[in-house]
Amino acid sequence: MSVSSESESTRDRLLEVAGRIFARRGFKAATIREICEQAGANLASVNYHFRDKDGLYAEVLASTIRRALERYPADGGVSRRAPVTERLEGVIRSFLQRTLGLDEPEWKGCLMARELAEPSGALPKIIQEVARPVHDLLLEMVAELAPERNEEERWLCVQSIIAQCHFFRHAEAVLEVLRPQWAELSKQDRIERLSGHITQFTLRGLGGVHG
Amino acid sequence: MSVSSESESTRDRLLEVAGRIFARRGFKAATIREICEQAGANLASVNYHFRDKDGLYAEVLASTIRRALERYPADGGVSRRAPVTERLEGVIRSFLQRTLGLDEPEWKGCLMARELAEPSGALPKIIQEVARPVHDLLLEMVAELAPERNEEERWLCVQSIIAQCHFFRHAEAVLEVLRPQWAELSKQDRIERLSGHITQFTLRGLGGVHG
DNA sequence: ACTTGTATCAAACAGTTGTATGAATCGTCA
DNA sequence: TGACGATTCATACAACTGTTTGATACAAGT
Repeated sequence: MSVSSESESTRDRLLEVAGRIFARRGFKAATIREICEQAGANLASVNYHFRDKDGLYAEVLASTIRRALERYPADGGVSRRAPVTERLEGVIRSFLQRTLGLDEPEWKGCLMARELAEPSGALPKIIQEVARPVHDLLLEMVAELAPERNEEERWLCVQSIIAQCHFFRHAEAVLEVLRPQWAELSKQDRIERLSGHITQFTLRGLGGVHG
Repeated sequence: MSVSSESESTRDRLLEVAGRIFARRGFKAATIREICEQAGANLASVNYHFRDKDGLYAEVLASTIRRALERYPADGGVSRRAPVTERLEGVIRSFLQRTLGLDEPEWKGCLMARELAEPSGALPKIIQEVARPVHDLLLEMVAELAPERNEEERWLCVQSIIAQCHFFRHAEAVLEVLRPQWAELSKQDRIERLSGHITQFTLRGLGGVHG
């Protein structure tokens, strides 16, 4: 009944289900029994396919990163020769797509957020493959938009951008209470409004646009 | 050896130690045995003083909120009649003090961050007592600073402020890797630079200050 | 038909978990 | 002193955890 698709291999079903459950419960509270049950697989299948629980988690994280980045690349698919404001919005929009999820199952961003709060040894991999590229891209853009500031100030500005992108995933539960109207919007709408707002707020914050 | 202070009551030591451990490991992964051991208390003492593990967690959260708010009130102790820029910086600085911790044990903000990602039934209490007041305060200030924007835009700006304040606690582990120099600063210094930066970035972002 | 490698299965294992119990200890006040 | 309530203690228990095992099924190749 809870088997997602008969045609997928046991291994794939385990990855899919495990991702959802790790995201919902956290690593420790997620149990292999529940994962196998929902995947319609035998209890021993996790150990067979992924050695142990840690192996499963690592593989879930790795495949999630891989697929998220190939669908929404760090630069948002915007050309390097486009105006900096467009490139900035590209990075922001792509970031939001990855964290808030659009057509990807929505637990993926949640997995990342959880990993940040509760590092599991897989954190260096995430930093290397996701955080670092985004960080460096933004640093270039900020240098272009606010060349008069010193290095630390520019770095702080980059953090302000990333902070805004992260927040709406991170505090979803609170936002629903404080502003119910927001939860009623479609994901598409939310991402659209957010990337617009964050880009504008940031451009003003950097002092490049008045308005 | 790991007993914090002999003069405190068992109940208080349990609260203190439990806070640290819940923050570090999360609710599920934290064990009563480890808590009692570090508190120099008997295994049964949690059940005696707090009924069960949930009772302990709820009490930890409640007392943490209470003490954090009485030391760092939502308005940062700035007079209601002070200029809005000063009031804004007050809210931001106080927020950072609560999350990044100054003289309070540093796990307290971490507890909150964890609660946001992994609500435990205690979330409504946090919203009611912490998030809501800060949210409303900021909403007033933004309305004052950017009266020309519509209600949703102002709300988004409030979220941008809160996002920046939260982020530096939330992504501590990543920041340490991406910018080791930052980790070398004292807490005092970090909070000082952050509240300055966030206030400036926000004031520009709101379009109230140019340059 | 026989072998081989892959995959699945039910069952059991040892370790850890939160909680309960009843005896022992302490402090306080009559 | 003696009694009583509050607290601490060692110990036990049942439930749940990740992992292992050995049997079994299946497909492909010879």
